[in-house]
Amino acid sequence: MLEDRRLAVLRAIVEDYVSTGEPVGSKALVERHSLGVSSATIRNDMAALEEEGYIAQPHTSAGRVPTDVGYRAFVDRLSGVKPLSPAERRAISDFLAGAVDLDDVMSRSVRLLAQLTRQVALVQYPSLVQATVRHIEIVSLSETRLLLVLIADTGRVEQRVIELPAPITDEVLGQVRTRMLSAITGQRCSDLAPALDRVAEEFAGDVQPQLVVIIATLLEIAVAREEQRIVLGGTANLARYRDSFAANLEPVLEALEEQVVLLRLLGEVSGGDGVTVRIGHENPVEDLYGTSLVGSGYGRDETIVAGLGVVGPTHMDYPASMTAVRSVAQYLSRILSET
Amino acid sequence: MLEDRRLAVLRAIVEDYVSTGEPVGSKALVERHSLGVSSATIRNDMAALEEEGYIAQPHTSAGRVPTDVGYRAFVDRLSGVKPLSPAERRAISDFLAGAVDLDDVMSRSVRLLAQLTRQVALVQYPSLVQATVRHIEIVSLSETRLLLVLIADTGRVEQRVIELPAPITDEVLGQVRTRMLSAITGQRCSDLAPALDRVAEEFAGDVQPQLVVIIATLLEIAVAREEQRIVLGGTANLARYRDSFAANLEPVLEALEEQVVLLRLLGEVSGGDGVTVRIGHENPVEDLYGTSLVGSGYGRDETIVAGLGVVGPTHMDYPASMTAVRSVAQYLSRILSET
DNA sequence: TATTGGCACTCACGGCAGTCGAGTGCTAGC
DNA sequence: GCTAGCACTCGACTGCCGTGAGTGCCAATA
Repeated sequence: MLEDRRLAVLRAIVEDYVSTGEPVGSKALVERHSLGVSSATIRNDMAALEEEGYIAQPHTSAGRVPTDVGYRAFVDRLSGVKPLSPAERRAISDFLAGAVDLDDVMSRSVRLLAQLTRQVALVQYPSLVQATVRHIEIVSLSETRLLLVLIADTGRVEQRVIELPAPITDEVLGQVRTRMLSAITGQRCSDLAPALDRVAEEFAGDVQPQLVVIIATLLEIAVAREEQRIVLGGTANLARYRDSFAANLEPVLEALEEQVVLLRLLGEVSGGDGVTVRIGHENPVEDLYGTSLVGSGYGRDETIVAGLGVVGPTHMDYPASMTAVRSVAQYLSRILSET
Repeated sequence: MLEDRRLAVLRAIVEDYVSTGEPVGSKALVERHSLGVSSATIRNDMAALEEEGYIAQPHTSAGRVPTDVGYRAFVDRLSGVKPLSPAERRAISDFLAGAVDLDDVMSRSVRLLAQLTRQVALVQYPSLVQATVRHIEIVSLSETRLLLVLIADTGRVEQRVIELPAPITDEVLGQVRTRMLSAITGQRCSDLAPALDRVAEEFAGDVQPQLVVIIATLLEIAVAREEQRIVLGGTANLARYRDSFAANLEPVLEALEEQVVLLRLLGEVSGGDGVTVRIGHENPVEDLYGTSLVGSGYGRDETIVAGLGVVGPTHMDYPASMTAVRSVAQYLSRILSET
């Protein structure tokens, strides 16, 4: 019973602080919420909550502010699922339905997510690791220049122009292409090396140097460059919370410009089941200790292939962000599975 | 003679204000610069400069700050060419030399520019309009799904997966591919329609619906999507000038997220000869009235194909920014022309 | 005529004291 | 276990004043 009320108080504090941005006091709390007890009682509860580390005071005579631990408890035990309004639901499907190709899907998703949550949105391109090869194409551009194209069943297309150490005839190239095509179509992108090496063995020694380059490049675009691209959107939303970040908007923006950092962030949240939240210091990156990340994996046919999420101040509206992230991830998964 | 000194005073004011960020007074001016006259004389000159609109006072008892007009005069008549240091020169060529493909060149350029100028950098992908077709590839993915790839001589590769209204045999497709290839290789991307239509006429009526889709898509990726991509980098640098933008970092960031806006900006500066500067209210976009744009076109074999530039506060170091922009544009042009 | 030294004036800024009020902890009583 | 009441704390705001950087103007000067 008592425990129940304390949690209710914590929830009320989080909600009020998120909406007003100012430390919340005991009196304001009983006025805005029907807790059924007086402010003095609330004060006792607040003292207990502070003792346990859920909330803190910026200074002695101020109201309380949730700590990272407090937000964590809120997210884990208190925040109900906030269903999408029909309008939002419509907006999502309409917005994503019009996409013409994968690039378009990605950029639309990131804009959508940024708009729904009013936060910074991240969307990672579908990884090739879990994907299979649908097609490869080898195009001769000149005697020693080739274009290699690899198409995955996720709809992702990777290409690279390479320079050969020596010329190769169109005839041989055609054979190479045909053999490789039948050898790796349908194979996992992460596991092409053996099949390609077997193909190479079938050819004469004088084209081996060229084949080495071709195979190395194919493996590179299939594996090494996997999931490296992340689209970012809604950076302007960070500026709205300027005062939340004290004087330090800069390191946050800097961190968000580092691909490596973004990959780490999304890697952490895309593994888990459903929506994952990293609050404040739970983040793997020091520059983002003042922010929270709400993320989710998304996939195709039950297999998670990449991640997406939003980054915002720790006092964000978690239920809303989580719902938006979950929904966009679901729609994105559906679109990927359909194509 | 008098005119000369007044201009020298203006230059000194701009330089001091840029480096300190604070309104500059007559006394500080004679101390920091050897102008050979007393502060009283400077005051007279400043009054005249203010009368003519080059400088302004934030409030009565403060120093002077350059106006947009003042910066304009500074840029047009006063700023000498600031040569690159050998170290910077090395940094540029080293940095850009390692690029493996066009995407890589673009992202390296934008990072380089942001780092050199400590501003927000923009780099536009080379336009296909001026470019010629080096190769096209048509790949059958399933009975009614095709992948179209178009490679321009700028190194840019565009691709699109399309759905056909009816199946088409691999044999016919091979013929279509061969004919189209010979018809448009070497042609201007902006001018493919007649040649493609002629190819279509050679084929039987029952594949016309499929050809219509193929041709429409080819034209779309060759022309309609031309120069739409712009890479942005160094946004964090804006946060360093937080106080310059009063409370309004947000609209600036928002404007910089709009592709349309960026295209307009770069369109304006890439046409001119050499480096172009847009100061404050000279900008075509209201949200950017507090910023300046230093931009330049870059090209390949004397033809300008796209633009690049930096955006920063009006009190930026124009000579440095102009030099950096010019140099990166030159290196980029050289790289494009070499490949 | 252009320059200069001098002087009175303006006004943002920082420090200081005083007031206000939101918020707290504690205690006695229901 | 809850509540009412009270004393206390301390940030935010206000008004006041001295300081100093900066200005405009004027008379004197080369």
